[in-house]
Amino acid sequence: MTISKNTFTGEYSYSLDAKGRINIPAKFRQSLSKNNDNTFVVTRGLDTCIWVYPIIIWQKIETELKNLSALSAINRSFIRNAVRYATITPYDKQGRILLAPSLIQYAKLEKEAIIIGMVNKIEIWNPKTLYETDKQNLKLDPSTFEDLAEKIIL
Amino acid sequence: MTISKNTFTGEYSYSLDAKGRINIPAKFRQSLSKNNDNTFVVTRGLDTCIWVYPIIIWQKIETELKNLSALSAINRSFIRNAVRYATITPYDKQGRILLAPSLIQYAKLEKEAIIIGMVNKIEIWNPKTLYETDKQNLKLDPSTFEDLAEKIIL
DNA sequence: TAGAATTGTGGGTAGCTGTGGGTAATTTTC
DNA sequence: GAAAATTACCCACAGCTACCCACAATTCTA
Repeated sequence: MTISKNTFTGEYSYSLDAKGRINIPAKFRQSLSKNNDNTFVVTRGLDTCIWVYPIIIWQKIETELKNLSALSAINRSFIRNAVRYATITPYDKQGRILLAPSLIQYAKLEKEAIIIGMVNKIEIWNPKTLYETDKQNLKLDPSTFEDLAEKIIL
Repeated sequence: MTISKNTFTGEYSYSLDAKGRINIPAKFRQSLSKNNDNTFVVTRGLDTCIWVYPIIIWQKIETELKNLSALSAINRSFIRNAVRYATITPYDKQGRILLAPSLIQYAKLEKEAIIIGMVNKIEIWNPKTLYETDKQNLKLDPSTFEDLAEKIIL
């Protein structure tokens, strides 16, 4: 295996079942390094979608959060909002993770869901919402894209 | 086992019973390392909520406090609030801890309570108070928030 | 190309979880 | 020292979750 671990690319269509479970594409699971213990961390995305991290990546976030002093009100609020919606979720024998009802509601998920590899994390979208968001983003200032493009060599 | 112990994430809705007992989510109890002896330390939070620490973590905080300068007003206030009201509380067979009436009063707790994992500690809130605090925090300096987000969230 | 293995999806069930209440032991009060 | 109040511990139970199995469709392999 030459492709680097804990890295996800590609777009897939999967279905959310009646119990709120959704399958993580086999390719993504195989990309996980072993110290992830078959476990993801699921949380709210900044867009109207769900973010899924390998737990190893998430633990880096956790340690940084632990180092923030609780004496500052801003820090407390930041930690609260970063962690509040995060759930540690191992996947079952069939490769599915369980999504909490509040997350499903937040991302407006219905039966059909699009799963997208976003390099170091995974996004789960309602197809309609994804389509709408794409349309919106086309209207954003294109120069921002260019700035990013200069920073990150594709 | 790669999943870190004594670390809490997620938000849960639980109820405070007539005797002042409240359940600690099973996931949180399972996250406790064994040397915690099924025991938490419960105290006043710096916000209008109750803080719950694994006893192991609390002991570290205590030693750090001893090294803090007693000169700073905020340190004095923290010591006064957090340490003075700290109670060692084992949970019962059903996983509940008993909250002292003064703590319940301080956090303005009623029957319904929100429990939030804050990485190295747990917060217990009255839903209304939490909502109000969230609203207040939006008014805090947003640039600090963004700085933190860029540093920590991937 | 045919068989074998893997993948995605659905559903059943044993055991656990959250919640309420009861009773014996302990402490407090007069 | 006895009665009252409080506390600690135990039991019960409905609802839910984690885990298991099944199976069709797809992909892999020889």
